Amino acid sequence: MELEDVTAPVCCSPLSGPTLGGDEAVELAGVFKALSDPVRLRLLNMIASAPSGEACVCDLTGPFELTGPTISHHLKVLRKAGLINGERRGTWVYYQVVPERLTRLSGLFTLPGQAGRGGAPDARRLR
Amino acid sequence: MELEDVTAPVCCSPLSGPTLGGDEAVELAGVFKALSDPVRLRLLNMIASAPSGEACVCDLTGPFELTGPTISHHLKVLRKAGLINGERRGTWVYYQVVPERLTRLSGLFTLPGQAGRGGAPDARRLR
DNA sequence: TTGCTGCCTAGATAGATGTCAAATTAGAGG
DNA sequence: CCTCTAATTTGACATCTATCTAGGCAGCAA
Repeated sequence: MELEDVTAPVCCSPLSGPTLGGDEAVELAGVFKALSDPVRLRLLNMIASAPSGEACVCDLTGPFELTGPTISHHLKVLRKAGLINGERRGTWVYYQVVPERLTRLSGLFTLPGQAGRGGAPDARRLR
Repeated sequence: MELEDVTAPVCCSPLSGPTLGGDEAVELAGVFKALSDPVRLRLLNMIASAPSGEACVCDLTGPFELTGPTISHHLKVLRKAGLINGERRGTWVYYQVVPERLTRLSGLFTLPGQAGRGGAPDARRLR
């Protein structure tokens, strides 16, 4: 279940900030690649919005018309990108999001002249 | 040079918010797919951080060991994702970022009960 | 007109990726 | 031990994508 995190030093300053180095760009691109699939986005959403803060794989498989191995594959990609963590408890495996990861991404898209620099934007909902 | 924006209604509420619909997920995934390449990330960074707010293709080609058509391809992908806009002025073509797009993405990664930087979020949910 | 330059398009190709079926591992309980 | 269920791994396959070369189009200047 343990899986090394390939993306450790990734990012921090916004895209509109100083020049992005080659290595940094490769790492960041890896994270976005993990997010570039509709199924993975919905999985992440389901995990992040679970009332208990975690979701069992058994609950994640149902909503999709995909086989178990495919869901497992997508979870592995998210795990490898450092976006979620998995934990086995008895027969079932539960996944949680890694909040620091999401927070960092948020700062990436901050533009100059925008309030909240260097941190997450406020919690205002646009919907 | 005009290119329809395939991703118009994309996103708004955070990933930790209400259930992500299938269509919404597909659109969002498209944007992240555009961001999932190191070259495109660096291109976006170069455009977003240009002092004048725009960058000429002629300036974007040099820093990479890639041919012109390849850079052109990547710019097209970013354009199709609605992240940048291109404009021809005389011989040269200039690209600018679409700020609304980046701002929206920022909100996506907001977590409930988050006030500031990087720390562990509390468990409170807003909504 | 002709030529030159900047940028894009078209077509081809090697490599990456999403999906499934089959096999494997881990735990719970006979 | 054996069996059942949950989840992952393996291997194969079709599709997608990043890159290149060759060619086309637009603008500028003789």
